[in-house]
Amino acid sequence: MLYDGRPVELTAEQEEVASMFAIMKETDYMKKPTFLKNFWEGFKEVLGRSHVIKGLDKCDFSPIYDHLMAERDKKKALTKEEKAAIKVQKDAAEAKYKHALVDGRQEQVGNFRVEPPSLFRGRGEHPKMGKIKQRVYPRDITINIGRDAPIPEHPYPGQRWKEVRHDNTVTWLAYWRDTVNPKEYKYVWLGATSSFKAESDLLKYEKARKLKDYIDDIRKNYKRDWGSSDVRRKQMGVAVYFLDKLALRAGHEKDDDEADTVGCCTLKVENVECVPPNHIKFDFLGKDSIRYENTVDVEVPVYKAVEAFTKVDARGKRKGLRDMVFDTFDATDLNKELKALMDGLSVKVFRTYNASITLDRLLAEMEEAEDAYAGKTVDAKKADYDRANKEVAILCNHQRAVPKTHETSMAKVTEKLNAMREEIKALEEEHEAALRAKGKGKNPDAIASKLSKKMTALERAELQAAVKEDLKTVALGTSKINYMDPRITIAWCKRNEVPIEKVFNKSLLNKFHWAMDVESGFRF
DNA sequence: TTCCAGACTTGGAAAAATGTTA
DNA sequence: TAACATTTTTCCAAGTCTGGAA
Repeated sequence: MLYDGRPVELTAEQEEVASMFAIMKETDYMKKPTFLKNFWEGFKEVLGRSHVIKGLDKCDFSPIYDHLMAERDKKKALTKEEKAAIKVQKDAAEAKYKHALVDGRQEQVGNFRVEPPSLFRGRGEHPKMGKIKQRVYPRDITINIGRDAPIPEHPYPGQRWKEVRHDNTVTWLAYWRDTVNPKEYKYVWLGATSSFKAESDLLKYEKARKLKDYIDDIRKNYKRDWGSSDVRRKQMGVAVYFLDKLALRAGHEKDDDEADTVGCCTLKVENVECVPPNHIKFDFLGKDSIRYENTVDVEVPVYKAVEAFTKVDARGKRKGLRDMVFDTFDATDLNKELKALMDGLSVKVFRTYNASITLDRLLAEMEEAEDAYAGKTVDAKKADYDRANKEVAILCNHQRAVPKTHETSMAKVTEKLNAMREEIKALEEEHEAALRAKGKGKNPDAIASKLSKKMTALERAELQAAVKEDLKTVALGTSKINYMDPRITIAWCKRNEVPIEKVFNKSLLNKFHWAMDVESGFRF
């Protein structure tokens, strides 16, 4: 790399850290002062005290960047055969790490690779972004194996695993402490197809289904609490209403060394606005610093209550913008309270319940809206499914960044649509002409059939384009993977003769193997 | 009774794989 | 058959929640 225009020699260790930074050249992190500051602090330490490099502003990492790009291009330029050969080798080397023997069963391992050193990429305004995530060695890692299992080897002679445990009360295979957030642990788990994961998945959905039997009472309860003179009761009543209506996350307290995000219990005065006569406007950063923006109609008592909660606290002290709306309890308290309403109930169950029951309802409504629904084309039914999926994703606020190529690819699609419309116009004229010619020219019927084919194609393409535009900021995957009971989907497929592969990809088919034999009449 | 370590689920972005088109 | 678009997989960050120590 260059410093102040002159080449600088770096040790291998220094070069590794410089490369972590260089590779991020095109990312937005480069514009963030926190990122730059944290990186410089880490880099400075690696450079040592008397190093010629004295600051980031005179550093030029582009030689490293160019080199890394050249390597990437080289890899890309390999022939198909060379790439295939490399893949075979890689797969063979990894094969033995991909499975574990658990209680006599072969189970897939999820993440078998230790996270490599890198720069921490926190989301949103994370105070630790840019810090160096150190290399993790066997001496940092605790492994969990059967009492009689041989201790697995590792590639660092002279080192030992930090600890070898035989704990059959947990499902992790290994863990280490994160070097950026030393309070946190990184685990190696079994894959999504494993018995442990499948079992807890089923349990999760069964619990959410059970909420169905309790929800009427819970609603009665919280409505009563809106009128309570006990501020805590009243606040909890409103909070549970939000969970029920909006499927918000719990929102636990966060430290100053984390991004400032909130959930239901940590909503601040600045995050809610009461808009007369009965609207509440939510605007806050939730998990992953994804913005939640939603204006909802609420019952008048809720409106009045929230208005009061944003003004003064339980002791009558005036609140500021950064004070919490619910100042009388936190997420743990709320969960404790929920346990009293239903065994095993916690905040997140509302999200699962809400997502699943919404999917179930929407699909059923679509089926009921048309006679002979099952007779629709598979494509049309799949489009219906995706629409329902989209509503669930919006409910859960699963957003994604607009794909970088969206704008250009949309322009292309529009161009194509216009070309198709032109063609149709030309065909229509040709058809008219043929009709006028009365058998002397081309066969009008042939043109008509061509025309109708084109029209269908156009309709399809228009629908596709509309869907694409519609979904540019919505992520359907998360709800499919984590929130919608797969039995709803599978039963729907069975009822309507939609091949399940149309809706679930290979991974999801595997993940949800436990749900495959559900009967077609299943309702959530 | 509170605190927080520990374990597990959920989340979007990026990379890789696959499909489509020129 | 490369170039581009789309889908799938991987990565690892960021949540939730419980139980047991203090």
